[in-house]
Amino acid sequence: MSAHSEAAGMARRGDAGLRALVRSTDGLAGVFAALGDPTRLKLVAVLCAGGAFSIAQLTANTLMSRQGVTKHLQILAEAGVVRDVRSGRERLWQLDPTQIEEAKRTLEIIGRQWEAALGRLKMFAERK
Amino acid sequence: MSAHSEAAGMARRGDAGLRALVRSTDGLAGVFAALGDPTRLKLVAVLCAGGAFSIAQLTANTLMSRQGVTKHLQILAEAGVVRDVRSGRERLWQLDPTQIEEAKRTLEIIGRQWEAALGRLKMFAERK
DNA sequence: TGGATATGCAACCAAACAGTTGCATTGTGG
DNA sequence: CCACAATGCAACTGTTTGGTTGCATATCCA
Repeated sequence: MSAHSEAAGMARRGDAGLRALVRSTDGLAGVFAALGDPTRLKLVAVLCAGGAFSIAQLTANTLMSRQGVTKHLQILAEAGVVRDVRSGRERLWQLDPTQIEEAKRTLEIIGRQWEAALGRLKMFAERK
Repeated sequence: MSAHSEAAGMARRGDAGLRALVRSTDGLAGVFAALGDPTRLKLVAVLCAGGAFSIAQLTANTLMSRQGVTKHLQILAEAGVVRDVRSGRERLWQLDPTQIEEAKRTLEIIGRQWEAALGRLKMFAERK
């Protein structure tokens, strides 16, 4: 019980970043879930080089069917990680880095929060 | 086809970070997948405050059964995001930030890669 | 010791997912 | 206009996932 109330205290006095994190978990989880697949992560790795590629081009690098790649691209698009631009009969895909940037910021907040906790622990140990 | 070979060129002259990214996608995808669920992301948000909490304590904040939370913790543990320490009849969970740090570095690489591409594009436009 | 507390294990379920195949549709170029 | 190339749409399948319930086990404490 003491550990629990200590935890509640930590959460209560947590900075605004952490509270914002907790509030926006659902949207962020979508981004992480979109990145949480080897095929999709490789697609992102290709697209982050700056190009805009058609489905056929992106399929050529994989062992998967064209429709398989299409589905993965749709998942990435729903998470906002990727955008498509139609050009004639082709559909070109390119990265949209804003959501990835947001995800990165989240991981930074987590890391900072952790380091702050380490700092408090050290301070407590030295004060003892 | 010209776009394709241009893409291949970009990938070929991509820096070591990107190539390392592509090579380690499978391990990283596990971390992202572990973070890609609202419940798990909230668990991480709680644990990054530095505490070590029992399953019962972590369950108290959710609307889910204890076993549900247990499963999520196991998934996080398999991804290396979280560690457990046994203490008597309790099992305390705490964050292990190394994998999260790794994931953050990956997102940084993607972002830098994208900015480099923007830079090349701008340079090309001005040279024209 | 015995009861309450904290957890572990296993079976089970519905829904989502990853991937496929087959066929329809729509631009492009000669 | 016609053949081809790029994509869209839909149905189908095995597997994973998110979640539950029920019961077994272990530990603490009075």
